[in-house]
Amino acid sequence: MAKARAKKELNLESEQLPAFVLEEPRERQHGDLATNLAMLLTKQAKRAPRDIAKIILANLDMEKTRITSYAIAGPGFINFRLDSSWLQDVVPEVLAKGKKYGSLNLGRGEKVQVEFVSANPTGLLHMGNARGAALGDSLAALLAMAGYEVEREFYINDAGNQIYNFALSLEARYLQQLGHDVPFPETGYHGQDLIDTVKRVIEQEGDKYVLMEEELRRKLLVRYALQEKITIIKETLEDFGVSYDVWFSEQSLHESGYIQDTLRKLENQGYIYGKEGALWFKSTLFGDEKDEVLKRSNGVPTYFAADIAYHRNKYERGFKRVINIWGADHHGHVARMKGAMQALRYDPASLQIILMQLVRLIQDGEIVKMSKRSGQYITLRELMDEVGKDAARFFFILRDPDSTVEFDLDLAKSQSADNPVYYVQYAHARLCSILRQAEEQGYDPNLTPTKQQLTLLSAQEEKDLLKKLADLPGEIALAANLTEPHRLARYVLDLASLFHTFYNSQRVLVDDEGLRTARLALIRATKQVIANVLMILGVSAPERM
RNA sequence: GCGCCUGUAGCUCAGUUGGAUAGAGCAUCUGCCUUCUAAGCAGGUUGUCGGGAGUUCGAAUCUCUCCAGGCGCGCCA
Repeated sequence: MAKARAKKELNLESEQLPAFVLEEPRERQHGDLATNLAMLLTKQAKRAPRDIAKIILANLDMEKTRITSYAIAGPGFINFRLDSSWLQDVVPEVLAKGKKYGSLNLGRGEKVQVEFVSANPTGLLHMGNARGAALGDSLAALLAMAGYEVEREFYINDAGNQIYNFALSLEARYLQQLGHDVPFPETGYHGQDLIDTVKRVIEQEGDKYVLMEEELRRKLLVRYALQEKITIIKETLEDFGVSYDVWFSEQSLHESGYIQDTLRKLENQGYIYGKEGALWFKSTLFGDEKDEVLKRSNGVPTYFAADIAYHRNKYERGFKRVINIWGADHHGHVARMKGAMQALRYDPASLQIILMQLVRLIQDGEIVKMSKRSGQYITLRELMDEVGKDAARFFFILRDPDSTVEFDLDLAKSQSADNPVYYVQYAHARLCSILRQAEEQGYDPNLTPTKQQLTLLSAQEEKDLLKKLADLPGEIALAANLTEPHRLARYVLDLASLFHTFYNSQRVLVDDEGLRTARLALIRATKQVIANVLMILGVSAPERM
């Protein structure tokens, strides 16, 4: 009715209203809800947006709504203020749901796999891996919170050329340690760690590999070294707060014939051809710049072939959605990987690859080239020792994966006290402290406030805080849909800020019983929400600082 | 050369998919601890949103172009 009248007055012919939005304005002072409808109608109505807004408002029936006031503002926004009593309902809701507050059924239990880090097992984890670990783990936790059934997986690249080089390096070190004058391979791994490893081999097995046939000798040395390396990687990640559901071996794909089988499948579909003695995948059909070798002329499958088989295997394990976190240096691999999935009749859109820009290391004002072979890099372990797990994780999570991170360890050390993670943790500790204080003063902090008492939470600082608490489910939904966990880091910083503001302007432990009970409940709810978000981010929520 | 990413305050970075006066932290200046944790709060200062053009009522956001930086373009992984 109102719509029709307004339409007439504006001389609109079209039945269809433009796609306007009704949303919370960025600036709180503008009101609780705002719409851009009037500005969108300028073209159709051929009138100034503010005039249109007037007509819309004159025809709007606001009886029986929660709109308490409205205004036309700026270029033609219509702002509404709502009766805010509903905000207070968030407190009992948070307290009732506890750890589950913020969890959604967005994913409807769909199986999702997040594969991340998957670092070469020939060395230690470095800064780039740290970024991947922080991002992947919190993304997985975020998706789980949003209602997906999430599995974390680490793909172990324990096959291929690099392992061959690794084997040659180990072999040379082993023989050298036993006094044999053998040259070290040119493309070998120079780190001291390999020498230490072969020393342990010698301690346990002596020199019995010397006379062994070289292929077997290399195989045994590699097996020993890999097992050692992977154990270290696992422990390091555990200490970083990351634990995987599955550790998947590339070598197993070679041994089981799964790669061969996958190649045959591609061949049957007509996506493979032979050239110069090698087998090629027609990746140009899928937008790639050039075709890719799957099997070398020496008969050995490439890393790409193994990776196709690996991803096929993911789908065969029942994942509806597969997310990979790769370093930006693997960018060229994306199109052909998706193409290969399409060739195997999987929906390429269900394979999501998050490219993470590299972490550049700065030392003494200069960029340090990181390389495993040269043995020059800062490890995840060192990072944790220097700045701690929480600060390290928050540092990475706070940043968009698309931005290159410059990391200056000296700066990180000196500034670790300034890491915003402490701002959030401090808020949590402060909240805990208030609850402790309440008990010490003989109050029960766990009293359930009545609806009447909750209406006492009416100060501006309280409303802002309540609003933020109520935002969590929406934030989770948005962050999960966009697969952007860094949004939650921003959210929890905002929340901590609102709490600190509240804390400095309002007292919790007041004499008035009703107000005190309501505020204590607000404190508990705030504490819960901060803890829930920090849980997703893999950051601890300390009770004291 | 081609492809992808980035360029926002002195520094490190956000910016909810095109909205209102572009925001945080660090740095800096001024206030606030006899009351729940000052690792905090309140306020001040700081901007050609890399440059230019276009689309739009409206652009940091979309399009084009130029500039600068990063990464990739192997029968490596």
